[in-house]
Amino acid sequence: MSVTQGVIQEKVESALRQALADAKAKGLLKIETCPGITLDAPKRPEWGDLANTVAMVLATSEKMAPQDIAEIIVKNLLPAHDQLFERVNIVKPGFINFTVRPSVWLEVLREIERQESAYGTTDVGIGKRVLVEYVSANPTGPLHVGHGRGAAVGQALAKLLKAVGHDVVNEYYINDAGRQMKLLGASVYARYRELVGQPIAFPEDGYHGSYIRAVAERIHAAEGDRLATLPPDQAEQRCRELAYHELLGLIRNDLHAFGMEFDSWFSEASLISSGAVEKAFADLKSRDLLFEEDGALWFRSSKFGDEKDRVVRKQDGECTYLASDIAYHRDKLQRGYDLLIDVWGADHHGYIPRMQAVMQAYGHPKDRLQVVLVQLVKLLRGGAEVKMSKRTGEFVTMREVIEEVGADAAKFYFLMRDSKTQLDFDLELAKQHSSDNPVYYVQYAHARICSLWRVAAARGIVCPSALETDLTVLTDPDELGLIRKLSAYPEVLQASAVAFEPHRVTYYLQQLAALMHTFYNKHRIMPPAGDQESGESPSTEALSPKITAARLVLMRAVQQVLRNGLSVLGISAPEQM
RNA sequence: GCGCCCGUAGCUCAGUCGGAUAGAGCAUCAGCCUUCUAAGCUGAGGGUCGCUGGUUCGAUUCCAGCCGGGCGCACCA
Repeated sequence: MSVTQGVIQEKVESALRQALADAKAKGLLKIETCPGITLDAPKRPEWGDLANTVAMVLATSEKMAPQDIAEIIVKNLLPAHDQLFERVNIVKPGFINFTVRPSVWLEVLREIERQESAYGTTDVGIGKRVLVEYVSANPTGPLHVGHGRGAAVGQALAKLLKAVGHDVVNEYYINDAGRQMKLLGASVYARYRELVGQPIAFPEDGYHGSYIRAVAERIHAAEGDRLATLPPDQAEQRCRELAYHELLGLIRNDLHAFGMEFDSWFSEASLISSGAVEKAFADLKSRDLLFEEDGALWFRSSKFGDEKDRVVRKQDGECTYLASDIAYHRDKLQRGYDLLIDVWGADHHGYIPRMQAVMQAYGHPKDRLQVVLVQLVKLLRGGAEVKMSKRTGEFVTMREVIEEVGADAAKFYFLMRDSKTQLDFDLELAKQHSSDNPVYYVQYAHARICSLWRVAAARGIVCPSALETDLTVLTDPDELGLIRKLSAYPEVLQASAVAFEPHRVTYYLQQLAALMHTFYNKHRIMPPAGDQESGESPSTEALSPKITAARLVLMRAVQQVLRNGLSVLGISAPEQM
């Protein structure tokens, strides 16, 4: 199956399919199973624009030499040849290389102009509803850098899936129940007691971060010594509630500052109070997937490939975290989503089989749930590692990173690498305003084009519509290279979406920006000031009004694609830098 | 011990449903601003794609076994 989406690729692919069908009709080829047709840009530009390997793929089943098969295919391609291709040649092992007529490539520019912000999007996911759940940090402290990466990846994934036609909901799961919340209350209460001069033992496994003291101080400022007179249980619960609201508010603010907009905030506690957990249990029981043993309640997850069964209610009667997770994911299923995506820290990967078992337990295929893992971020400053320890609460927060390097730079860095590999994030580099910093490199390419419009406006030059512009003057390899890159964008977007790998878009944008900077540096677009008539550029290149018009159209297309790509990553495209 | 992920240039990493001479950025070295933003561009050097076998016309890509690194194997979350 091909994922080809670009205008040109589609034309070439259908021409190829037609040739294969014709060859089959004439009895020249058997073609029992229709081979997948992929068109890739060859490694070297002199080999043409698009390369194809069908001939080699067919070699075995046809019992023919790849080159002979290629010969047949090319012969049957002839009718389409004239309009589409400048050259079609067969090379060594059996590649068929297509060189598309430059005039055909130019259609991409018209396509981009026509589609604007929709260029690159597709509707292959039409009608499919997807829930993307990410961040979902415990409201027991501020978000740290790792959450930042999860946030960037989750958001980009959601936007990416939307771009290929899915109906997407962004959700944050709030772990506002259970042991962690108890510990939060106990920790804050202990700090509060210190403030009122009645210290008690700090809870074992409590939260040591300095923000706990800050929360206690604010509670003391608001409530005075009053809580000390309450029974410890009540006081602790009060501390828990106040701390929870404060910390969740903090998290919301941080996410807002990072440009995150969640459609839905789902409370774990609500699952318990609504009886959803009990209903989920009853449902499992009716399917004989829940049993009691050693005084505990177990989920028979081993039936679905998990390595062992899992406890959902402990001997002491407390439910485990898994219990709410089962109810939560059951709820997601009941809300009717076709695909559930969970973005998790990579250290939770061992949890995947049991959650996929939940899918199967409720009668869905296990891949209804896809887990995207996000590896650790190693924070550096000028090459030296910034040490963090979650245990002592000494970690760099997401907010600190955003404040230091900016939301755009932080997102770009988080999205530069495959999320499942560890990431080195150098704070000094991320805030540097130079070409060494990939974020500025890409944004600057966009800003530079915007600057062209300002200059053009000042000189009374108007960028015409692609439809009424003679684009055939765009014949320079740098121009055609840019156009080819632009035409690849839809494919990149789609491949990135189906693989759940936003970093492919980031990579693409860097390449596109590099081509743009090269072009900009080497060629003039408008005549130099004071020489409004056709003149000579420093590279002794003739610059007629026709060329200016065509290049302006090209630049506008590049700008559009840069903007579209940055937008899908949740990063701004500044007009000026 | 078992499971998952990773191992590609000095460094950080792309690429891989099997294809042509393995790519980019940083770093190093050598160059380029009276111009529409030098927040930029050009060029050079740099590789047994962890190792060993297997499948194949063809393997960095697939399979097996090793080696090295990370993570996970709770009636924690």
